[in-house]
Amino acid sequence: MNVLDTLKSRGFVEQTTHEQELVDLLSGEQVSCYIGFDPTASSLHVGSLVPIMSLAHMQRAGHKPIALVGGGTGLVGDPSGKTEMRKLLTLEDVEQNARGIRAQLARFIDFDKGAILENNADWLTKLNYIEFLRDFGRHFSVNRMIKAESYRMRLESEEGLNFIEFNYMLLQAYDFLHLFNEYGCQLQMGGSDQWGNIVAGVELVRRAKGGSAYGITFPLITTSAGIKMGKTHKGAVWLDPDRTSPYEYFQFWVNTHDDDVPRFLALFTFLPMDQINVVKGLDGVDLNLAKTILAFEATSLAHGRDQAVGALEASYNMFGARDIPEVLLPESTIPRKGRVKADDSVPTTALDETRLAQGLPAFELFFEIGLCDSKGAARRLLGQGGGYMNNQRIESFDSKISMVDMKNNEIILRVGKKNYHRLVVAEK
RNA sequence: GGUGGGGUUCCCGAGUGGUCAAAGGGAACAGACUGUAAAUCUGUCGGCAGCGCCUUCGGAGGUUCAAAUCCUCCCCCCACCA
Repeated sequence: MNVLDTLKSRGFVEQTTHEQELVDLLSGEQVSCYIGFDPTASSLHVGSLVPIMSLAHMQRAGHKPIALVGGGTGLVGDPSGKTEMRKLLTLEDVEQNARGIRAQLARFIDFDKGAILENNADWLTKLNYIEFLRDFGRHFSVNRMIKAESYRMRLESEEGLNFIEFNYMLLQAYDFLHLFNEYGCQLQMGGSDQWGNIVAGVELVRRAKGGSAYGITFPLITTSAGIKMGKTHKGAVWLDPDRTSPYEYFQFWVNTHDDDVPRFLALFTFLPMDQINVVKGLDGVDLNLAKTILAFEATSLAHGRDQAVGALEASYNMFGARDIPEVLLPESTIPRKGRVKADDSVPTTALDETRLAQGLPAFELFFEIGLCDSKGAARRLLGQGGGYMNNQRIESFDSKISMVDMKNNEIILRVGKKNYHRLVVAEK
C-alpha cells in the first residue's frame, strides 16, 4: 500500500498537487519530505500531532522525514490563518524552543534512522536582500499572491497586512528550494492554511531548478463540537510532560467527543484501519472503552508505554475500572484487565502536617492547590455545590479540611465531575 | 505627511458625566440529566473571609462632588489621500 493511500484512508489528506505523479513518486524509491514547525514555544501541542504523525507514517513507509523548525520564518511571522500579526521571536528563543521540539519529535520519528531536523534560520538569516530579490523575487507574481486565501483574509481585515508578513510566502518557498537542493526533498506537507505557501514552494522549485516538487495539505482538525482541536479550559494540550502531565494528556483523549473517536483513532494512533472501523458501530459505554484505548495509545506515543499504563490505572482509580475486551482494537497493547493503582500521576499537592492538623477552610485550599483561580471563584464554586472531598459534596464553602479527613494517607478533592486533585502530607 | 475612524473586562461587542465592575453574544466553569459524551435547562463568570472596600475601559496628566465617558499630551491600529 502506498503511503499516500495510507494517509488518505486515515484522514490526513485534504489536498495534493499533481496527484498521479505523487502516487508514482511515493511508490518508488525513498522520498524526502518535510514539514515546518513553528518554534513559538519550547513544546509542541496536540495541534501539531497531525503533521507529526504524518511524518511518522512517511518514515514507516521507508521515506525520509525532515522536520523543519521555522527559526528564520519565526522571526518574521506567518499571516496564514491568522487575523492579526503575531509577535516576533528572538533567535535565542527559537534555538531553545527548537531543542525542546526535537526531543518531542524524537518520540515519533527516529532521528537515528534517517530523519532530519533542520532550522531554517541557518540559511534564511544569511540571505542577502538584493540577491534574493533578483534571484527569487522575480519568480513571484504579486497579482497571484494577493489572491491567495491566506493573504486575502488579512487584506480584507481591519488589521491589514504588512510587508514583513507579505514576504513570508517567499521565504517558505525558498525553504523548499533549499531542502530540494540539499536533500533532494520533493514533498512538502502542512496544514490546509499552508496551501498557498506550499504551492509557492512547489512552483519555485519547478521554475528555478526545473525540478519536480509536490505538496500535500492536511485538513484542519476540528472537534465535532466545531472547535479547533487541542484546546481545553487550561489552554493548549502540550506534548511536554512538564506542561501537560501524562495523566492530563490521557484525560484529554478520554474526553474525546463521541463522534470523533474513529477519526481520532485513525489520525492519532497506528492501530490498523480495519479494527478502527469496527469502532464506528459502537456507542454508549462501549464507545467509552474505545476512548480509553485511544487515550492509552496516544499517551504511549507521546510519553511512552509505562507512563500510559500509569495514567490508565490512575484514571481507573478515580473514575472506576473496567475490563476491556480482547476483541476491541486487538492490536492495542493496553492492559485488558481493569487494574487500579493509587498513582501519583493524579495532580498532587503535599501539605505540612501542622497546617493540615489545624484544618484549612475548603475554599482556601481549593484556591491554594490550583483547583480554582481565586478564593472568590472557590467560594462560588463550593457555594454551588461543585466541590467534593473524598467523593462527598462539600456543603459549605468554609468547611474545614484536616487530618481527620485522611483516607489511606490521602485526601481526594474534586471539582465538578472529573477534575481531581490529591492531597498528601509533606515529608519532613 | 494630511484627513477621518478606532483602542472597553478571555474573545466579539454595547456604553458619550452619576443608577457602570460596565448591556448583549461567544467561550469557560458548576448544578440537573448522563456514559469521564453531546444536546438541553439552571446558576456563575475582576479581586477581596463579601450587603462594604479595592483594582479595571491603550498610557500619562487635568477638569469635576463624581470620568470608560469631558480636556491636554503621548503610544498603537485602520481607511482614504499624498
